[in-house]
Amino acid sequence: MSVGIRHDDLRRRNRAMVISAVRRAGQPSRTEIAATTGLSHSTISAISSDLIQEGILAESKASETVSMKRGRPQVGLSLNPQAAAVLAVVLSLNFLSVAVIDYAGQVVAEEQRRLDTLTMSRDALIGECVAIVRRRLEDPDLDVQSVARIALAIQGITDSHARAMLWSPITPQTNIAFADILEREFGIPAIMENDCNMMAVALRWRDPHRYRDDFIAILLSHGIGMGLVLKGELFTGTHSSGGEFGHMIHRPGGALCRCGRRGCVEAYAGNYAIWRNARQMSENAEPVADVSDAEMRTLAARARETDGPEREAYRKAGEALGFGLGSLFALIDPAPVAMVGASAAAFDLIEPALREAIAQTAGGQHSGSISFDTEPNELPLIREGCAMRALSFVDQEIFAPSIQARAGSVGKNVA
Amino acid sequence: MSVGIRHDDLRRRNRAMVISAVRRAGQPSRTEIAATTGLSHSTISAISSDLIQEGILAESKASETVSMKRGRPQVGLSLNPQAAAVLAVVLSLNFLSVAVIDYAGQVVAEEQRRLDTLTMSRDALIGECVAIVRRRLEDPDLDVQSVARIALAIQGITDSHARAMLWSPITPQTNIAFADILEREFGIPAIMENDCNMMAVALRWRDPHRYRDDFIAILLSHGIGMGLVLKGELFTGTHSSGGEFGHMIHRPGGALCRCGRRGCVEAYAGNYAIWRNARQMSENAEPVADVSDAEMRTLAARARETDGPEREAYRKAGEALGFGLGSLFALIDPAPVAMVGASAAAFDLIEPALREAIAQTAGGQHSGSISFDTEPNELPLIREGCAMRALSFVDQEIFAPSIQARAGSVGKNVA
DNA sequence: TCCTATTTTTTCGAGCCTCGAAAAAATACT
DNA sequence: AGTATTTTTTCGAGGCTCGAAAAAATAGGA
Repeated sequence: MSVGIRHDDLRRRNRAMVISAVRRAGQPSRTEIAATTGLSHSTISAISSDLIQEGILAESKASETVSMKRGRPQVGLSLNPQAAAVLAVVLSLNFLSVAVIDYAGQVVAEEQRRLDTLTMSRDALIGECVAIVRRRLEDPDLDVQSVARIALAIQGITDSHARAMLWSPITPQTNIAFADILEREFGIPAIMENDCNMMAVALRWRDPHRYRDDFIAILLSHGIGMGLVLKGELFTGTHSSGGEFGHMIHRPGGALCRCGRRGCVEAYAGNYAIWRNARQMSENAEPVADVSDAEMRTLAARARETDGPEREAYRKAGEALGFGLGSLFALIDPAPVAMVGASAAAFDLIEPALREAIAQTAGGQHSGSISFDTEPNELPLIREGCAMRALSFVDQEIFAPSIQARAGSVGKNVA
Repeated sequence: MSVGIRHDDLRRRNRAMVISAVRRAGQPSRTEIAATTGLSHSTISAISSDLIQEGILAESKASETVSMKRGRPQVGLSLNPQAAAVLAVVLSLNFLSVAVIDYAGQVVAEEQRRLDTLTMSRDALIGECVAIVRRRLEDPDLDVQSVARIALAIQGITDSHARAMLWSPITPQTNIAFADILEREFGIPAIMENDCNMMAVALRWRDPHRYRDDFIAILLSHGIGMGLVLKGELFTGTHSSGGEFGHMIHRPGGALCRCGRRGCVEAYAGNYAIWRNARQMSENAEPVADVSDAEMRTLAARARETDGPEREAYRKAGEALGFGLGSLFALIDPAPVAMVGASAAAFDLIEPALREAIAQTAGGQHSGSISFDTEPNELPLIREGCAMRALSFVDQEIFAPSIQARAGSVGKNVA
């Protein structure tokens, strides 16, 4: 079960702590690190001196901000961009993108590609992913030695070990062990992550003030996804990648959902559901495979114009999301929410009914104080989350390795 | 934020680890502890020698089990019952109980008392609690010096710091800071816990095999409560004591709930709801204050006898619980469930509809494999949970104190 | 009964790690 | 140029865990 702390672990953990303090703060001085970690100046001095010698950190003179103070000026520590690199691969509907990110978190190269994911064969899909990664790795500008990790995000359900996609709405294929495939192909540790979880990770890095310990990222897209952070940690359910907010039951026996069941939140709030309601089709009508963003924008525009079926469709979406959030809040208490994805641009149409619904639930007691952010563009968020997740792995598993891990088994993912 | 590991913490943590290994295993030998903690024999030897000298642990010769082995026989280590004592106070509807528990977890004294909690004044309620604790502390058989912690459990909502009851169905009073009151009165650190959470804690100790890392304890009583353990830790929401499963929305705008809202799970599955449906009253009828266990037994008996409104009432309860669990499972993935409380004795009437409902949800995909345990008697569970929680505090905060804590502020609760 | 094999527990020195205090370094102010 | 101030490094002390070896305690066999 719980394991004691060995003496070697001590240095390891404190190294990891220093690295993560630098990653969070950007250019902290040794004194600042000592303050945030609670360790003594001597310890920080020793550890950072090691890390600099190993090329993981670098001193960056220009602290510039407070150089008006008396005394010896602080020396900023920063991540050495060349210490390592990671690849962030995002596979979404009809779209594949890869980015090379340096150790400091800057994108140094990227490539994007349109594919027809819904009709591609299994081998073609895998082949495209492998090929795009290979092209980046073969880039002569890139020091391949330094690529330490590949993180791949996909919409859908992943297994609990972050190895495989189990099911995804973007392809009829199931059970593709992308992480294992890439790892075997390139000999670089890889992980497979759920896109909404990566959105949540990214939000935490982007705005740690607002998205600190507990918050919710909801993807409003063809389907409804969620990334949930509780107590500062990504919550991924106990078996799968969890957090299937879109498939909480809104109305038992209600509208037909893409998953084949009835009454899920998604069956009212997913793009296909809004589209179906806007056209006044039956709730039992088979969900369509895809609705273009342009078409959704047209629906939203018409909903804003006249009080017709389009507006009612958005109202129903808001109601479903509101009751779903209300039930969620009953379990975890209210937390900040980020609405991400194309339909977040129509949040003005969704919000009134959402707030009205949430106010009728136990979790929504203080529904006025619950705040919603919107971010229509999910792709950069997902990529950013992938990158940070991969970099965290490098921070902890490679640059602050335990004794056993130093022997080095590829593919242990604990990040 | 995250704090580095100071050198002093090392011993502290490993001490705590040894104590907790002994509490879990009962009578482990030093060798067994070394194996489970991963620490070296020398370290375990040093730490346990300290703990024995301090009177926290004791050697208990009779290992008896494997004395047929060659070699030096193992010496079992056990908790010294006299090392400390804790008080577990359980306040429930019309009932107040207190138990004194020794450090090894055995009940050494107890007292129970009937009160009319629904009509008592605030002062009377507080007075009774203080008085019953005082009587136990004044027991001449008890070494008062050794009482290290009081844990008080109550049905209802507690604040996130485990200090106060915010709201409870057993009394019209609100916002009673029981923990602070007892702490001030007796100078002993106290905590205030939610009853369902304590049930979950107790289940984990009772059957660690079944209730390990993720499981759900549901209290089927006048209201519906839940204790949720995720990743081996009690999940208590972000603000309040969380986990208001009973107030997830089952049917938007549906039956009137005791909380004043509509369509909560409890409004279909709480005793008052079953009673209301069994009498074929309107779903809008005001919930009654209390239904006796005897009356519920009569309802259940009649439901088993004939297919009338009683059976239908239990069916509706099962349906509500099933859809609620389904939504919960969509978020956290399926986990073992324990049904606790008087109505768990009628689980045979609830289960069919529950399973049917859960099978219609995303979380219930493998609904056949979800297993339910029943435990009609919640009181012993709650008390046991209180005791273990208080003892864990003693283990960690008193017998493995950090340097700062050794200066000793009363009332920091981290257990 | 005594000796040997076996297993558990303790002892002891080595090696790290963190800490506090003091020294050194680097700047602003006068 | 000297002083005050702040940051960073240095250095010895004290603790902790570890591995190896010794000590302790038993069962089995001659």
